[in-house]
Amino acid sequence: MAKKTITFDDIAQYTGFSKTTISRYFNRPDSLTKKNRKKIADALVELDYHENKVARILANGRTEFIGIIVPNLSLHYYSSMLDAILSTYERFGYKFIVFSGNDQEEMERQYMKELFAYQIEGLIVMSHTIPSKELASYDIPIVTIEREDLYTNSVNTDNYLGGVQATRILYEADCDIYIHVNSSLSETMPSYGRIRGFSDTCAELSLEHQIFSRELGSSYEQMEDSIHEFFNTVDTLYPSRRKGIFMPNDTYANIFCNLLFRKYRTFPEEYCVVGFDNSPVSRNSMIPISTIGQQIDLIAASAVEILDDQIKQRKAGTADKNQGLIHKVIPPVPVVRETTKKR
Amino acid sequence: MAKKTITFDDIAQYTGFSKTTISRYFNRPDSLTKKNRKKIADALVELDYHENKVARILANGRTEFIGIIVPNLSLHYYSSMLDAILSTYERFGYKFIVFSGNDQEEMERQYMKELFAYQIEGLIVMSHTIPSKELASYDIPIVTIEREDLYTNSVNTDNYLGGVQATRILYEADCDIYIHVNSSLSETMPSYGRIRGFSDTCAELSLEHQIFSRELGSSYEQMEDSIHEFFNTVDTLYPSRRKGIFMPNDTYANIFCNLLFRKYRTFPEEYCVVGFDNSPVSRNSMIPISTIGQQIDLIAASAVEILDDQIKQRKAGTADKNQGLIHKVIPPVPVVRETTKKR
DNA sequence: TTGTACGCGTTATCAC
DNA sequence: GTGATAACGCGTACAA
Repeated sequence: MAKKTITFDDIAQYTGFSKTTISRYFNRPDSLTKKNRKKIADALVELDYHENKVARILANGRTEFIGIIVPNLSLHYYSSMLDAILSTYERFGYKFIVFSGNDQEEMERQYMKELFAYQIEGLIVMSHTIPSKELASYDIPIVTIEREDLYTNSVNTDNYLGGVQATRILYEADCDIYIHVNSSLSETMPSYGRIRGFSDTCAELSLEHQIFSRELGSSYEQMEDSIHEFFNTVDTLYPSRRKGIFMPNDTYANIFCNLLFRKYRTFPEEYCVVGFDNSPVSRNSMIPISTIGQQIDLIAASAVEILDDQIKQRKAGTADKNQGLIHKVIPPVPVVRETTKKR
Repeated sequence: MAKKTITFDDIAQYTGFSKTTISRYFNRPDSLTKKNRKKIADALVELDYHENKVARILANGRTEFIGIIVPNLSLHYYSSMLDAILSTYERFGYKFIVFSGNDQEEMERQYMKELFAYQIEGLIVMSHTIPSKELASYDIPIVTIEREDLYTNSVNTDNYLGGVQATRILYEADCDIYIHVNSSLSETMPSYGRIRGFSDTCAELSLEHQIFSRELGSSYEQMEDSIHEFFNTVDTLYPSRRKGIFMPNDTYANIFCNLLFRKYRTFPEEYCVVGFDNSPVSRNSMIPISTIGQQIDLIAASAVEILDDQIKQRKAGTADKNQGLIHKVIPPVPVVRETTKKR
């Protein structure tokens, strides 16, 4: 009934060649005569052959798998990054086995075990739960993206520059006082750099500024509440002064802008707002929000490129175990919209 | 130097058992004595053994791979669906190889070829490019989600019910005229049902209603333009009547609401708006938008469950080739927010 | 240019 | 309860 799977043996029999020749047809076609190639090509169609890469893996060790662990896909940042990573298939040919972590550390270890069992050649980690030191202990090329990366290769946005850019956008709009809110980040988090970028730039330009450090919460309701409180504070603290607000991301910026609207029925001259990420919410907002965009495609491509290099080095036996870590940094891109108009 | 990989052979040597016993340790542990199990367990730790599922695949044929093809991950609907599918790992144990299609038909065929080469056991297709008839021609369990599904198993939202629910929300808010815009959908698209749900409900309740059918574009700018034009039409066509607007999705609904604000500086009594998808934009909007939510988790779980059933049937040889297609339908959930207040 | 023979790491089938 | 042996499908020295 169900014809058994067609293998090289079948093709060999059918064409009169040996298995080896069939194998070579796929791997080094030029080592066959054009005529014989045609003969085999015909046989493939005739027998309806489908290649089996699993067998190839067992024979030559190369899976062309890269594992990916993301924290979740509900945040646009992660899903667009994943999209960009998947798109590198056309350039590098790697196939991606994807897991979504959801902050469960033990579960993520289980994911890693599965990935290793399938002989992945490299791993991209975007989730934050497993320390980079532990990641580094696995004997496999790893790149982390926008997370603690003390012991791993990484690709990150130049967050410091992002902070600088955000501050400069506000500066161009000529505010009286400059304000940044953020949750109290660990200094090992790449995004910590934004805070430094902000305060350094303010200092450099001699701008009156203030940093509000407070937990902003994780659920949308919590975020709304904390931003609301922040808004009330700022609004009463600096009346009739033009306030330049640098929010930690676009979602917060949007909530803030909504509060402005509710109170003032328009986007008031007294405020300028800059977000971060250039996510859809920043341009879906009633007044499109100025923001700092990350170069997602570039980050993704760099991550896979680093892995690809290391994978090739391993294959060639050139793996300088002690060559030091790669920490690639990608500049962000300012996106000026309506919330930072000159006065 | 680099210790070669530890295999069953090594463990067998180390423990004095045979390869077979080691294999059984993993697959039918109860067939060993407790003492011997312990002995092997210790050896595994001692030798730092890591399982190799690729070899297992070659031997028993089960990859536990499911392939996924999404059109993109920038739309929240797709990324949250993917997230939900990945989360079924805990329940079913399947690993997912993911491709993002980007509407390139030939590229998607290439993806499918790769997936088959890796011996996937099932396939979930969310992209729209390849006709279901072609999909069905591949000899593998397939489930499609929210796309043309004439020849494949599928899981879809009950779009008709969604249309009914949206209309009823507007009806509860007591509008004078009911309006639905949509691009001219093919009747084979599941979402076509929403249009029917809308008009049937209007007819049933004897509501004055109108359907605007026009291309809404794919880029955000195009969308803005076409919604703007639609807004102008509606706003001038039915002055001083309370208009109940059912938009095809939340992004459109948000654009529409923004236009309302710009013109009226508030959300006017003259309008009610319902979106579709319950995506973040619907609650990030200045006035949280009423919408129809799809049960993403349920859809995802159902899709994997159907695949799992069919995969098991195949393994058991119970595959009734002609048992007919499964078209599972999941009811949506109305989410009433601020844009459909009673007057 | 082509073929032979063996290895990759596991599971399945029998036997004991 | 355990072991020997043959698959699984392909790659690759080495030989011809």
